[in-house]
Amino acid sequence: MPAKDKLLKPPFRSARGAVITALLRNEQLSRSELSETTGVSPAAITEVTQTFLQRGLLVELPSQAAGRRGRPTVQLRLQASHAYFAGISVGESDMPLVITDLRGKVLERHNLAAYGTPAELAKTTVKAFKEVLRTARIPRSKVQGVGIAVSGIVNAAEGLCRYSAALNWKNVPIAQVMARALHIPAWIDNDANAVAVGEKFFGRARDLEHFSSIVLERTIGSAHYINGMLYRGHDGSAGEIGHITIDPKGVLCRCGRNGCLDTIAGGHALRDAAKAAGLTIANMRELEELALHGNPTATRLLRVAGNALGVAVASLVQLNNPQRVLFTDMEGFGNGVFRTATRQAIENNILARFLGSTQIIFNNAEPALLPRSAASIAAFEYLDSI
Amino acid sequence: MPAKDKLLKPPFRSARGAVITALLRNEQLSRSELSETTGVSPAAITEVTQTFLQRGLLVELPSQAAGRRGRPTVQLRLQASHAYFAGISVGESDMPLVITDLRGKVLERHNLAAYGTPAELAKTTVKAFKEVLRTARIPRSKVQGVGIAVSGIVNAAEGLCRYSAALNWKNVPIAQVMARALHIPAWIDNDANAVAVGEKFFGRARDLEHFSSIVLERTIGSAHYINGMLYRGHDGSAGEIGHITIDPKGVLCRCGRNGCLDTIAGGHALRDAAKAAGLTIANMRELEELALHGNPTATRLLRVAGNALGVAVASLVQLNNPQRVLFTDMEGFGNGVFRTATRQAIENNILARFLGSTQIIFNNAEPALLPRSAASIAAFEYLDSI
DNA sequence: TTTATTTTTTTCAGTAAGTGAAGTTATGTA
DNA sequence: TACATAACTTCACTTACTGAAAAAAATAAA
Repeated sequence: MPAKDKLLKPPFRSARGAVITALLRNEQLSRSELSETTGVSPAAITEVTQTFLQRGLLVELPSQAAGRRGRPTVQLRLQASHAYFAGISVGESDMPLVITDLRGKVLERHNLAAYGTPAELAKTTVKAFKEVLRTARIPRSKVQGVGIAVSGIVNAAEGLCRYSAALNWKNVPIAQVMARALHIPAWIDNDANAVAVGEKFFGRARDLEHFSSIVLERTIGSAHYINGMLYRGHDGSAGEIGHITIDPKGVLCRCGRNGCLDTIAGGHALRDAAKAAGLTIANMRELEELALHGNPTATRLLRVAGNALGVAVASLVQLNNPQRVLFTDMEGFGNGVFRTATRQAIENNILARFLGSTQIIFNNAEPALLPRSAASIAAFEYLDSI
Repeated sequence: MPAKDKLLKPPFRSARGAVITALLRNEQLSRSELSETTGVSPAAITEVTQTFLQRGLLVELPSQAAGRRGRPTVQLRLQASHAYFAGISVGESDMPLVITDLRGKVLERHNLAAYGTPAELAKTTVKAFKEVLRTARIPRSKVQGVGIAVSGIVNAAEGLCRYSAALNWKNVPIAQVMARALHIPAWIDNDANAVAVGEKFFGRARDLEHFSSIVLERTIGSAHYINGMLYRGHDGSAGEIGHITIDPKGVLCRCGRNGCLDTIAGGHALRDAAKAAGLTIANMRELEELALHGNPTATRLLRVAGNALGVAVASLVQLNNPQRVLFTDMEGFGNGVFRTATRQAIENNILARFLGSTQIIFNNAEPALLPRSAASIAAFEYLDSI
C-alpha cells in the first residue's frame, strides 16, 4: 500500500523538523495548515509551535479578518532574523564571504583578500567577519555557524579538506581552524554538495526528495539528494561526474586518464581549447557570442562540449532516476549553443520513459551563489539540531 | 563530529529492527552483544528480546560453560522456522517457485508449468504452492508472504507490472492477483531490485549501507542500496544501466536508440552476435571456452562486451560511490575473458581514489537465485512490519 | 440581541518506546 | 565461604507523540 506523502520523514524525522521544512517551503502557514501538510496531529503542532514561538524562531502574523465562519487562522512564519549564518567560498580567485538570514537571504557580502596558509585565511576571515557584522548590524551572538564551500576533495564529517589543487592544501582541518577563529560552529563541503544543499533548503528543490545538481565551473561537479538527504557516497566521493570517460581517445586529463568529461566540457579545458584554436575569449559568454555570429570553431567546441555533458547526464538520469536535474551555470554560457546541445544529448540518450518524468533545468548562477550555498550548510545543521 | 556506526538507523528505525538486523548479520548473539552492536540500551534489549522470544521469532541457545568470571551469556538466534516465504521468478523460460525460511534458506523448489494469462499463472501457482508446502512439511499458516520477481517494468508500490515484453503484460496487478489466489500478502519488484534485496538481507551485502548490484541476464539490470534502503528512483526507474549509451554508432537497440549497453554486453545480444559471426554456442560458458581455446572472434566479442560493461559501471562508481559492486552472472560467463575485461575497464575508467575504496565482486548465480531473491522481498516486508 | 454554527486551537489523559541507575543472577576465584 | 565479575532485569522516569474533549473566536440565523 502506498504511503501518504507527508513531511514526517527524512531528513526530518520529528514533528519539529517537519514544521520547519513546511515553513521553509511555504513562507507562512497556520497551525491547522501545518497539521494538514505535515501529517502531524494538531496537538503536537500546538506544542511544537509554542516552543518555537518562545525561542523566537517563529512569529505569529496579525490575524486577518476571516471573511467566513469559525475561529480565524493565525499565520506563522519563520523569523528570518532569528539566526544568521556565514558562508565562505574558498578556492576561486576571489573568496566571497556572505551573511545570510534564516531564510537564506544574503544580507551582506565581502570579498576576502588573497591569503597564504589556512591560518592566514582564518585571520583575514575574522577581520572581514567583524566588519560585515557591523555594517549589517547583526549581533555576533545570533550567528549560529559558518559553512565553507571548498573546491577540492573534502571529508565533510571530519571537517577536513583532503586535497585542493587550487589552494595547494592537503589534509587541512579547515573547519576546526575556522570554528576556533570565529568562535562559532563550522562545516565544510565541496562546491557541488554545497550548491545542492542550497537548492534543497532555499532554492529550486525544496519540494523534491530525489534530485541531482550539476555545477559548471572550471571543472564539472555534481551532487545527489536521495530520499531527502544529501548522499555523499560510501567515502564521500559521490558525484564525480567530471571524470566520467567520454572519449577514450581524447586528450589527457590531469587525473592521468584520457577524455574525461572535464577535458571536453569543463570551463578550464574549453578556454584552453578555444585559445589553441586561435579564438581570443575572456569567458564563455564571449565564446557563445562568437558561435551566435556564425564562428564555426566556437560552434563546434560548444556543441561537442554540450553533447559530452548531455551524454554523462543521460547516464546519471538512467542510473539514478532523479525527479529533477538542476544545472548551475557559473561560466556564463547562458542560453546558447552549449545549453541546447546538452539538452538534446540528454534527450537523445535516455529512454522515452524518462523523458516525461525528468525535469531538466538550467540556471545562471547568481553572483553570491557559492558562499550563499555554503551558508545554507550551516543553516541546515542549525535547523537540524533544533 | 562523526556519528557512531550503530544499527539504529534506516531501514530499521527502531530497537526491534536493529535487533533483527544484527541477528541476520551474525547468526547468534547474546543480549549484551546485541546492546553493544546496536547501540540500544540493555534495558531495551531485554524488553525487545522478551517479546520476540514469546512470539517464537527468537530462541535461546543452551548456555555454554563460561570459562571466565561473571554470569554466562545466553546466545540468541533467529528461529528460522518461525516464518516462511514464497518466492517466484516470472518471465524466464522456466518459472521457479521456492519456499525459504526466515533466514533465507531455500527449503523447496518447484518449476511452474507454462501459463497464459495472469489468472492462469495464479492457478498454476496455487497448485504448486500446496504441493511444495506438503513436501516441505510447512504449515500454510506460517507462510507470511510471497515475493514475485518480474523481468520487466514494475510499480512496486502498487504491485503492478507496468510492462513486460517477455510476458506480453501491460499494467497487470499481479501482486493483487497472487495475494488473492494464495491468501497471503504479495509483493513484486523487478529482477535487479529483487537480487539487491536478497544480497542485503541474506547475501553478500548484509553489512553495507551503500552498494550496487548488477545482474547479467539476457539484458543487464542494476539496483542501488543507498543509506541502507533500496533506492527505486523518483518514479521507480532507477538502475536502468542497460540503456546507457556506449557506442552512438552501434547497432540498433529495441528501445529505438543505438549502441545501448544491452546491445553490446547483454546475453541476448551477445548470442545473436556470436551466431552472426558463425559461432555455434548454446550459452556463454561455451563462448568463453571458445575464447579460452584461442578463437579470435569469441575473444573479441567477449572483450568488447566486458569493456562496455566496465565503462558503464565506472560511471556508476564515480557517480554513486558505492562501497561494493556485486555482479551476478546468470549467463554463465564464469571467470573468463568477459569478467577480466569488465574488471579492467572499470579500473581503467575510474579515478585512483575510487580504486582502493570500491570492492568489485563477481559471482556466479546459484540456480534458485531469482525466486530466492523474490522471497527475500517478502521476508523484508514481514520483518519490517514486526 | 441572543443563540447557534463553524472552524481553529488548546488542553489533557494516555501510549509507545525508549534511557539510566540500581538491583538481581549466575558463574568463577581467593 | 565470601568476594569479584559480567550478564541480565527491574523500575522509575522521559520524550514525543496521538485522540478526544474542551475552549476560543469568529460568522450566521433567530
